[in-house]
Amino acid sequence: MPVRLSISDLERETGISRDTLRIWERRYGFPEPLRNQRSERNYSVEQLERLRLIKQLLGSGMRPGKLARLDLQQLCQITQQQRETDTVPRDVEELLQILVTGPRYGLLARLEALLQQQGLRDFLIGVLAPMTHAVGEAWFAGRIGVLDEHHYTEQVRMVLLAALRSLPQTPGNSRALLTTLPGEQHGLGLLMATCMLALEGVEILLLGVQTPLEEIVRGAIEGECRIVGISCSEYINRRTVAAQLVRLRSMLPNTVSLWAGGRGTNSLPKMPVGIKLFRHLGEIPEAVQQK
Amino acid sequence: MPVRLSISDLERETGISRDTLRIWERRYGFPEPLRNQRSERNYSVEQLERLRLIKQLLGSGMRPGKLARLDLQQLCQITQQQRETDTVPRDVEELLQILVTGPRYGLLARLEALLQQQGLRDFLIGVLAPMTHAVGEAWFAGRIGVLDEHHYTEQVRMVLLAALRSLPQTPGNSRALLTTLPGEQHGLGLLMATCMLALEGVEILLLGVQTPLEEIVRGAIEGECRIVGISCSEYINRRTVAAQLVRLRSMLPNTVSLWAGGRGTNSLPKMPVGIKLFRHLGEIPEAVQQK
DNA sequence: AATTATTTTTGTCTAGGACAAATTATGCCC
DNA sequence: GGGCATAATTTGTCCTAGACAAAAATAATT
Repeated sequence: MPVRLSISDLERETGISRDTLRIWERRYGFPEPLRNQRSERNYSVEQLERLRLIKQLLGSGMRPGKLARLDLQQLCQITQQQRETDTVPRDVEELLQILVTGPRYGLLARLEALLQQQGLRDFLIGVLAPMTHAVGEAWFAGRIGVLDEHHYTEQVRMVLLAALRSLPQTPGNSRALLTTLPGEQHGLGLLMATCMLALEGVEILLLGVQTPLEEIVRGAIEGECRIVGISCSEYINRRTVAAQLVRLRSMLPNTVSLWAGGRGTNSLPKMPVGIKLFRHLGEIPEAVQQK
Repeated sequence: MPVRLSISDLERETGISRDTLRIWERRYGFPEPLRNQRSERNYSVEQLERLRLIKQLLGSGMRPGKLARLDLQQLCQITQQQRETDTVPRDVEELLQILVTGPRYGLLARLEALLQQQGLRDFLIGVLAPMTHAVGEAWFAGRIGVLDEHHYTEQVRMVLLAALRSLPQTPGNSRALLTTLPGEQHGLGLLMATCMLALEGVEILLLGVQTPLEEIVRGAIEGECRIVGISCSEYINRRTVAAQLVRLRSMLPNTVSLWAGGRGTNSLPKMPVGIKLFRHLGEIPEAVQQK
């Protein structure tokens, strides 16, 4: 019995809203689903795959009108062309291998070994950042499951929180509040940014994911933070991110700097002054020095 | 300038779909938004608050048709009735005080002191479990904000993950996979249960929150886990929890035990055999011994 | 080559209808 | 009064099809 997916399933799996799915069908003829007795849309797994690829390519600036007309093969081809451009470090290659083939308990050990060997800073920039991106991609492409992604996330969290605790806290320095925007569930980028800031001696108020804007403002004021840091993954709508950042900026006092980073901030529309975007973890130390 | 929210904002903030929001408006007259020039819905923060309360009460079996007709005051009243007046330990009292009045950085220190003093087991049962519940309630009652709750969560996470790592891992023992059901975002109960199991020498495969059922099954089989542990907070619909647990049971091999705990499992409808419910963290060691 | 204006593309919002699944109310028998 | 089948109501999700502004691409102008 072939698996069939409802429009909600597709929305959840691809992150493309049902409104958008319906209008793509109307305009481009894809994805054109079967209908059940109730004349509700009924998608195939192949259509899901195609949409996943399309979603990914959308992120790098291609237009849906073009992409919807391509078949699976053509989409794979373009995707591979894109992938060839970014080289995956050897360490990442190896970690991905462990993640896929197991043993499950080997991952933590390997992560810690790499951390010991390279030091926190290089570990973050050279291993975790590319690895986290690779894991996200592999999940999206269906090469690994949610299970593997969750496992990776937990192991990294364990390693980073341990590292964070072992860093000396030097009160008196400037303070930073760190969180993600409402709707953003991914917390690894946040944790990485937190470590980078902590390495620079910044005192951290870490809030986890999805803090309402009003509460971010309250936290920054009450905690006398000079920096508010927002982490944005690539899996969230750019426009939403932009709008929320602008709104947050307008709510924060001028004495507080607003910093945003992560792949979700890469191809962001023009940002007003007062919002500093980071394209790379490596830019953080410099920014802290300048303050 | 008063803050106004679009229907997408409301969907994101409350977790109630736009379709549902629109049809509630049509049927019950709430939430009735203003309109902008484009005749798009425009909600107030007060309406958001009301919807948040409604969403919570829906979880404990009340009907939207009734709730939508109540105003903010009445909703608060019902909420308070739901809450039983249980005695709060002195340590919890003190921690709550720190959480409310600050200093923010005092919380971690106090938590660690209590852990040192009482040992992990008593700390979990006597401090963290009641404290976590108290924090949830305080948030619900509006006595503390999301900010404070997030801060508490992160500090506890830090303490517990550190404690977890320092426990001796004894391979060869039975293994347990731990996670929450899709839709359940609260991970502290999960972490506490994890610690309890680790204290008994059980090898842990910790997956974080919201793992799809199929992936839980895959993880249990691939990882050769004899126990699958599910943590359910009180803030999720009981019926959904029950249905998902039953489905998960039917998907798991008979050799795997299914354990579920947390306040969300307390007043659960009749459960079939093969699902063990835990009303208290303290029951975990015993259950492990019996296996 | 750099701006500016125009056209096309795209996503989100709207309205109101339909229908099955879940829940509650009703009638009936023991 | 309690248990149980049946009818009525409640509720969420899906449907179509149209509208429109913001973003992006293209053309025209300086």
